[in-house]
Amino acid sequence: MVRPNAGTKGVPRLDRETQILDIASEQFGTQGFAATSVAAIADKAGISKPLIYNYFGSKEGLYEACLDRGGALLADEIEQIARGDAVGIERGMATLAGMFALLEPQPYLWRLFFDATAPSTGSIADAVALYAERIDKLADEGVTELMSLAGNDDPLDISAMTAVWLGIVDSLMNWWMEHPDESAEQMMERCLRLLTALFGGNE
Amino acid sequence: MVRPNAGTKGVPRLDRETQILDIASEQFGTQGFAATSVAAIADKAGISKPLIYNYFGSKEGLYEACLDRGGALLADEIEQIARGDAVGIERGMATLAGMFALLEPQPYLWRLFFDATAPSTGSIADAVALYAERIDKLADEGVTELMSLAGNDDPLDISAMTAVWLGIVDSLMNWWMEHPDESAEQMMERCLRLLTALFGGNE
DNA sequence: CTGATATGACCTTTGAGTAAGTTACCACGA
DNA sequence: TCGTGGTAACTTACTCAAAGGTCATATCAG
Repeated sequence: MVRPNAGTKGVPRLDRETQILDIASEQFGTQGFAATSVAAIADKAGISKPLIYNYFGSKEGLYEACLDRGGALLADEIEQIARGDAVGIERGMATLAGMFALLEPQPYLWRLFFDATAPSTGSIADAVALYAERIDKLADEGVTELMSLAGNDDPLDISAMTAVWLGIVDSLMNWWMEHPDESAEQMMERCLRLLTALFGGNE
Repeated sequence: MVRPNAGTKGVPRLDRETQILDIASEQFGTQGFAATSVAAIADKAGISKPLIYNYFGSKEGLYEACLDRGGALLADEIEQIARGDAVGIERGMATLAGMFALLEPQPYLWRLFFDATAPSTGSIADAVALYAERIDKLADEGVTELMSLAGNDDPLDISAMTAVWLGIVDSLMNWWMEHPDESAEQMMERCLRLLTALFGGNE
């Protein structure tokens, strides 16, 4: 029986995996885990579903691979910034600048780690927790510094402030996704203006 | 043939609808639209799936009913606060206070209008848009005021700042959901402390 | 010819939605 | 007071479609 589409297309496994991860990350990041189907990813990649299963084992395996690639990127970047000497709001701004630069082509990567529709148990949850905690820990560290400058060391206050900070980053990434023409630099300048407006117009 | 569980249980339709809406709102609000199954709602309510379909027509109809009930509540509250004379950060805080008071028993209601897994077309999208735009418009109005105090009237800046503001509210609601013992008043005091820390510790 | 790349056609599970029937309540006439 | 019929409340047992996952097989490069 003739199958006109079967047989290798000459794409090495690593290249194909990279391509699949690119597409999957975008889909997962923009639509969420639950709303993304493996068949849709296969379609976009111009390949068939079984190839994805062959390479990644399962939908969860694929998501995990996306997490590993994106999480290392994100966490490494933030950790490097944390090693700098900026403190308080300064450090927040430096972090933002780094994130914008890093995520310029793909702001949706950020969403991978804050997707409510991803499984909350099993190995995905572990992987998410791993990176989310790394990010969270650094955020917490920065916030703790900021708060201690203001003489506040209440753990719940710090926890809430950290949540707010991550929420701010999250909303900026979402806004960016809706305004894809903005460059990382423009985003950063915008953030500085917003900060000025906040501190200048009041108090 | 005997069906031990069939037949009315003597619960009037309105009562049952209210009960279903309570449970559905909580499920949709905490798990998201896609991850919530009608069967699970029926289970929690101690009734069968068809009764829900009988009353609400479809999963989307049920979600829409949740939106209508919750959206009216939220938008009315924010609109009322907007009629007050607070301006800038003050207005933001007044809004927060109102939201905390209103959502004390059910912070997850807020999530209904910002659920990425809800259908983005059809009547649900319309209903979401209706309320989300009402909320958004008021947020935009407040932010525009705040920004103009600082001499900034760039539309994109205002748009981004509005997104950030809504993101802050969002993250506070999420944090609240993870700390259900906090009262509305405690939440508000906490927010004031965070604000103080932000303005006191820097600049 | 062997192994890597690749696929069509299937199986299976899950969850939305429905058809058809069962039971309890209640108004009303005798 | 006692049927009795109509309606509202409610369920079991299904259908159907979508999506995760698998199997056997086909093609091509070296």
